[in-house]
Amino acid sequence: MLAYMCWPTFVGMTDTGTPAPPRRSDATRTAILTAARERFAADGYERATIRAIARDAGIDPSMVMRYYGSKEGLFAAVLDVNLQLPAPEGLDPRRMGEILVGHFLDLWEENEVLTVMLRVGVTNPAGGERLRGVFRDQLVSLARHVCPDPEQAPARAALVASQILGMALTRYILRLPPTVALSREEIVAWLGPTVQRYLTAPYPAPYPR
Amino acid sequence: MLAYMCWPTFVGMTDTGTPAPPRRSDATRTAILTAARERFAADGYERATIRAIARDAGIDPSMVMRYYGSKEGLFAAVLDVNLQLPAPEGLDPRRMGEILVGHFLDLWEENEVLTVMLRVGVTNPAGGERLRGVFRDQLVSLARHVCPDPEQAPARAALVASQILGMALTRYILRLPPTVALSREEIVAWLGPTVQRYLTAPYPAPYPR
DNA sequence: GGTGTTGGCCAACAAGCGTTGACCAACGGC
DNA sequence: GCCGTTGGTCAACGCTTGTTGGCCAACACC
Repeated sequence: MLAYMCWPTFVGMTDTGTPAPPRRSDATRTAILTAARERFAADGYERATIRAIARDAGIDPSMVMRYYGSKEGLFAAVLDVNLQLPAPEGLDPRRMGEILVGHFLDLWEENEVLTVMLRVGVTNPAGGERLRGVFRDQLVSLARHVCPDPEQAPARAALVASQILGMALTRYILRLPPTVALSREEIVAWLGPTVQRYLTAPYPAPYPR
Repeated sequence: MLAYMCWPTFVGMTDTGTPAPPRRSDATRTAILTAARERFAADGYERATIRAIARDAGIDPSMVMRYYGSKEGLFAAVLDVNLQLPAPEGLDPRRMGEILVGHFLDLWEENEVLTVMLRVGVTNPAGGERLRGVFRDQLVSLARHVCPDPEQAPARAALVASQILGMALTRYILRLPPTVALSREEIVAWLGPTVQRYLTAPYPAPYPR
């Protein structure tokens, strides 16, 4: 019924050098994880019920509890991925905006996990914290390598996040029709210079009110 | 306990020329509406329970049902506001980005309703539809008056929405600390030119991949 | 071939939800 | 001063949720 493409990481599993041996239940574990990812992405945390996830995976709800402990454990397992931002070294800093926008579009298209993170981060405190963590650890440190004054890195990263998350919000969550209709190339052409400016343009003198 | 500052619009009330006469229960009605707005803004639709709203308003949950019919009716009453975008006539089209960003910041600061709409629109289908409607009716028609080719208005409005909603998301929903730390003037100075470009700059030739 | 372990289902639990209807107290017109 | 109307509380219903423990079948090992 479902395709099992990756080995899940089990909650509470201590990493003992050798990865855990394959088990007969791996297919079920992965089916649960896949169904959970889809449900969380589509419905958010509260409306994605364990019963619905189990139904999608074709097994009993109690199996979810046995393999992932609780609904929160399952959610943590779904979010257990790290998005690979490009290392800033070796990239043309003048095309950083363009590169970053393209990379984020790829991430969003290929992986439902980011949709989960954003949709859940809006209503669920744990999801929000996770989103803040990703922002803090990845985007700020990237900005620190690119922008002129490292002290401005958090503010510049925040501006970049506002544009990139805003595009993700309108395109993948709210699905505003004109936003969905934009091609990848158009988005890169419009947003790339914006992100580039947020990263490297001189800090503007605020407008007088 | 709570301040009642405005008269609520009652669900199902048909507008018969003269506004409905004041009733003894108006204070309670408004208290419910205020508490509901705060709860919906803070917790989203599913986690904001009628019982919690009633507790905040200091009355019994059944009163909420009596006055607003159902949870969805209450939610509709909370969203029953129309945000007043500036009429494009008489405004300097070259400063439109700056004006628009400032106006949206004002709207967001003064009114929790937009927070409700965004937070609920992410998980609740009805909220999402409402958000799409506001976008379609207000932002696109504004873009039509400002941008060079009216046919491009939806795409340009979508880009503007991505930046403005993204700022709202990171500042008022996710509360990324560096975003919250930005002053109103900094935000206008950074985002104003972006929005201006999305509205009036010539449509760019997409980057080759 | 018996036996312990694993994978899975079933039925039920307590809690919380939106919602309902019966009931009581205070007000207002005659 | 009476009585219909209004504002409000209380207790309960039916349902869904996350979660639990008992039970059965299939496998693995000696």
